Amino acid sequence: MDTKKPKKKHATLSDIAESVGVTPMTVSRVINESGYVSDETREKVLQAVKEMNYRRNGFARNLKRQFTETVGLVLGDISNPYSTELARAVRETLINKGFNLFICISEHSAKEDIVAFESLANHSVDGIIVATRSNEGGDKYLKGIVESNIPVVVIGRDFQHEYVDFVSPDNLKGGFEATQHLIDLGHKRIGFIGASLKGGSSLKRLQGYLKALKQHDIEIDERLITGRDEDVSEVPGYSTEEIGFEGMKRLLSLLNPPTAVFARNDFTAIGAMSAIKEAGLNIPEDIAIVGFDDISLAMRTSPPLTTVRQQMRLEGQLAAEMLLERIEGKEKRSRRERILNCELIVRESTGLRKR
Amino acid sequence: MDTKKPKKKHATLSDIAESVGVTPMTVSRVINESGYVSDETREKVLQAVKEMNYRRNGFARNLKRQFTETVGLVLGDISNPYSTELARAVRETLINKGFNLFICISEHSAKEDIVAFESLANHSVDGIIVATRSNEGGDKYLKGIVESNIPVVVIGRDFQHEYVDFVSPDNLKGGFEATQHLIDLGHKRIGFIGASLKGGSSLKRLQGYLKALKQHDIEIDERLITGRDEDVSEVPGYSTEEIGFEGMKRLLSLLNPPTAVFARNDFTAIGAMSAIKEAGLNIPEDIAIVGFDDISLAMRTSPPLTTVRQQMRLEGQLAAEMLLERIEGKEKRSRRERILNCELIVRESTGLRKR
DNA sequence: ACAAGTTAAGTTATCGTTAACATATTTCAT
DNA sequence: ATGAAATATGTTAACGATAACTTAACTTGT
Repeated sequence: MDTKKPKKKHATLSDIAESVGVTPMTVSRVINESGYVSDETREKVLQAVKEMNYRRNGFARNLKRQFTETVGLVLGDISNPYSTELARAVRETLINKGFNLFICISEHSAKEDIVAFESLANHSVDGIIVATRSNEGGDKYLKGIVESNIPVVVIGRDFQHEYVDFVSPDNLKGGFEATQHLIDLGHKRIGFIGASLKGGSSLKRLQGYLKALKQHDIEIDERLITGRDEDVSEVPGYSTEEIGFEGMKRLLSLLNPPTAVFARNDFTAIGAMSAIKEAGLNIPEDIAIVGFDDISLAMRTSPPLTTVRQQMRLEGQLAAEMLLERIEGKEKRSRRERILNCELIVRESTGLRKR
Repeated sequence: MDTKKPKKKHATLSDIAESVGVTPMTVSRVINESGYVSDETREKVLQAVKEMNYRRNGFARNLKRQFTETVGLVLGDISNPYSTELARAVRETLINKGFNLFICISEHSAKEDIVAFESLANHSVDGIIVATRSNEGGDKYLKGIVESNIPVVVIGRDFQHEYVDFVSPDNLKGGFEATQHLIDLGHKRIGFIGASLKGGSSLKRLQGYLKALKQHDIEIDERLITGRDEDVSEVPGYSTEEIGFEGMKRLLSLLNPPTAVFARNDFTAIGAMSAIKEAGLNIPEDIAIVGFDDISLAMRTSPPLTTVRQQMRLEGQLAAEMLLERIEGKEKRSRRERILNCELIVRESTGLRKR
């Protein structure tokens, strides 16, 4: 004669209601602190809720309410401070408005992008912020999401759609200014480390680099541009420091190595610095170096790293705000774009070099 | 006479069904590729699905199915490679089993811990992995979650519960071995940077440090132990490099500064190295230093950092596996614990020092 | 030519919660 | 004391999808 506890995992409103001797609706009122309930009843219900470890079923609730106050953020990876700061800013902004954030990681894979989108859509998030690298499969799926009326904002990546807002650092200008700075210091042979052909932020930075060289009539030497077609940084376990380290080694092995390098981001720069030191050369005397991002570590490298600071926090904040506006707005607004300025932070890794 | 499109945001199964002239059930069969559907009908349905941008409602679906194939991971923060690697490993393991991962960040706040738990529970995740620092409010709430039958696994933090599995690196032993290594090199005055009184991994590392000193009859000098009661690292924007930098400066200002330091983690160590160099001292000649974690950067610092490697990937993998077993298992298993070994990685930051 | 299997749908009930409305009781101001 | 307002609860009908069952037409082997 065992008790009749079948396989039911969680207690439901009805279970509570039954045990107390009221309607599920009354229990619901107690739980949600809405409507009128007598103190006595409330007391009994709360008691039962505690005893039976009741937890309301979000699905049923949200199915009825038609919104979740939750937003999804899809990141390519979280192993760099850029993503981290972004996520933090997004989260803070959302929390202030009573929204929650779920983060999904796609590891820069188109397939996983789709899985993430799908999963978020399945959980009926109220909106999605996408900060992964653009790719065909993912974008196609994303388009479907947008068209099924889920608000979407993209950060630092291509995605043209009438109803999708866009925030991005000015990677092109940042790359331009970093290179310009090196040119101003008198450098003529300037390397680029970490080029990627895929349409990410690093491509824009490379374009900025090329633009600066052209503008100063410096001939572009392809041997000075390192990167990988199959970007190995996307394979977990292969860090961007590695890219910087190996890229720099390759540049150093040239007959006529560069006197300065611009790295796609700070970690890459740190890897490159490591290679320079290993070769017994000095920074910035033998080789000057500029990074990108201004991660908190940048001021603690030796020598401290000249880099391009981007406004990661502002970026995240704006994206979150735009998304919330879309979520709350009844009317479809047309696309808005925000390109945020970057700022060159000059430290000792580029030193002062006389012409 | 406008068309009858009220405020409905998404098309539903019934909408599709109606437009095609079949039952919702038939549409469901097409969508889920289950049961028999004629090619002709399937064709028409798929057509309508595309035209109307249908997206199935996850709530309704999961409400019926009673599971979501989604797991939540709650992290204190994501701004360190430890969390990052952990998340990555957890995710990989889950993905292989067809599960999805939602990550929530609590910024080391008890309140936000609760928000994260609540939010995950509301979305009816099938299980939760918790890797935040232990705290009273959060733990109480977590207990409720466990008792409402949601499987939970904790990583590297206290939480005693009959049905909650536990995975952790052996922080105590790691701290012990790091300190022991410095003692073996002949150091007598060894500092500790980044102590925290709250029950986190750093506390265990500190205990390991103290144990090693005691075992070698080295007197414990409290002035050599730096940290903060109010751990400012928990305030966003205040990085652990900062803690290392400031902690080291404080140690250097002592009348009799240490000849070696053990930092709570690698970033703290990097901050400390920066302070040492700024003071014009050499590593390891003047001050030797050991970190903890073996982040990928550790081998690229100058000099390369001696550190304690922990098996972050294995940790994440085990946690995910344990959770999946609980999710899939019908029977309640009793608590399992796995303490993972750490490995001392000796690099140049501790050098070779003669007695 | 007919039982048994296959294919292609439809019907019903339900997951757990809550909005909207309905009912009943109490309070209280005039 | 009497109607209006406040309080306390119940009833009904969804939200959208699907498991389980039923119906009916169409194959097919012997």
